[in-house]
Amino acid sequence: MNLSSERPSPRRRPSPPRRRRHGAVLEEALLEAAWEELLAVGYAAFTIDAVARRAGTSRPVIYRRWPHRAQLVLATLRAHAPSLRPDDFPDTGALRDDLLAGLRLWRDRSERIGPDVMSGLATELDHLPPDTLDASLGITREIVARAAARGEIGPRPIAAHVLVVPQAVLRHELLVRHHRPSDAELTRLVDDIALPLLRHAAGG
Amino acid sequence: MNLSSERPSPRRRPSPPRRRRHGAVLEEALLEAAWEELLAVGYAAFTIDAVARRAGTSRPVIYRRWPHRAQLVLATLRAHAPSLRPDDFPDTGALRDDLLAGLRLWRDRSERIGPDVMSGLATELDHLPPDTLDASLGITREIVARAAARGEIGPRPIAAHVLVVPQAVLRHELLVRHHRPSDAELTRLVDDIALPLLRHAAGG
DNA sequence: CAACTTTAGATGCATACCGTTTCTTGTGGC
DNA sequence: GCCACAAGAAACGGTATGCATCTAAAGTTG
Repeated sequence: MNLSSERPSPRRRPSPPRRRRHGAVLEEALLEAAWEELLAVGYAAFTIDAVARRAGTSRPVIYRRWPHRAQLVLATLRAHAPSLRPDDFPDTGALRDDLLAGLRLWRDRSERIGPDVMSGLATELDHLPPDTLDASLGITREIVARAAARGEIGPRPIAAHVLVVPQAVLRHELLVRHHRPSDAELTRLVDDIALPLLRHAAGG
Repeated sequence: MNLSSERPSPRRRPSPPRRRRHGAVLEEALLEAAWEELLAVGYAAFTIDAVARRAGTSRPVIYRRWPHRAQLVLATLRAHAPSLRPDDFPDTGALRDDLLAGLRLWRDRSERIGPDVMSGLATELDHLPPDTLDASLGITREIVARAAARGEIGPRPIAAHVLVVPQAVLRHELLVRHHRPSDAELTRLVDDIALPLLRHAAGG
């Protein structure tokens, strides 16, 4: 189109030439900006534009790396909120305390990330990548295995759909009800729901 | 601004003068259009623009009534997806069947509305209005009361946070996991989770 | 039924974000 | 020091938002 005339050359340079970042350095800066933006405005108001501005760059730089808003957010979470690992959960020596500690840890982590982020992701992605949700399953399994080894509960293996109940209820509370359970509520969750269920499923 | 000249008067009339709707008639037409749009494109792609077009009117007419997209959607849901009422749940004569029927009904209703609508609303509103969620509590309570009257379970009153577990798990499955439980899965939910919990809480 | 009030519906405007393309030029690799 | 790559700037065409302005049609009142 604009083949010939009409554009002398200016392509003006607005301000200081800004040292140009590259590779890992740039990527880190982008994720850092995205993280700050996420914390600042939440998921609903999170825009690629704003991240680019905050990082002092332009949209194409972001689009070259992540195709969607959701992907960028996911990458940001992975960089700044690594999944809880089994050894984050100390063995307290009692099933009840293990469960309680686990749920508390889990709640607090969710708080940092913000329910609306998880909720927004869940809305926009067809499936949340398994590691975002299912790490917790392994942890409950571990906690239960310890209890079984101690003889606190029966030895029967427990089906996944049962193991997952405590987290499902907690997550429901956080993501759907938008409510942060107090310690007292978590205790009731353990005493009235988790323990009866696990005991019943594990036998004896 | 354009005080004097510059606009003879045309303000063209594009097509047939269209009988002009008012008040309740118009409002109903708007909600109807919104409902169709919601079913057609889902929450994420739901726009005020499209609703106005579908209703054969213009955006201001909608904005005069509802300030936000979320509010319009809420009004639409209230108009077109009334909460399930206790008498939608037949008394099958057995707790297990009552629960199963209830969950199935509930799942199917959620399917009509679409997980993405609930999920989107949950993301955009600070709190879902309680009546969107909590009607179901009364229903479980009713089902349990019937069972207690039949002597199927003990007479101890059951705390709300326990009563709510089956729906919480189902809703978690639908809204967070984006998974529609099969009948078989619902059966496991009843047998492995709901019944043990309710029996334990109700005593005997 | 005429005057008046309300408001539906059309239109325009400023703003924002999207996703992409084009272009220049700084930078790191060789 | 040269070259390929990509950062960063800019613009484009699109869609949506929320608001303001104007008209004329409907409903209301005397």
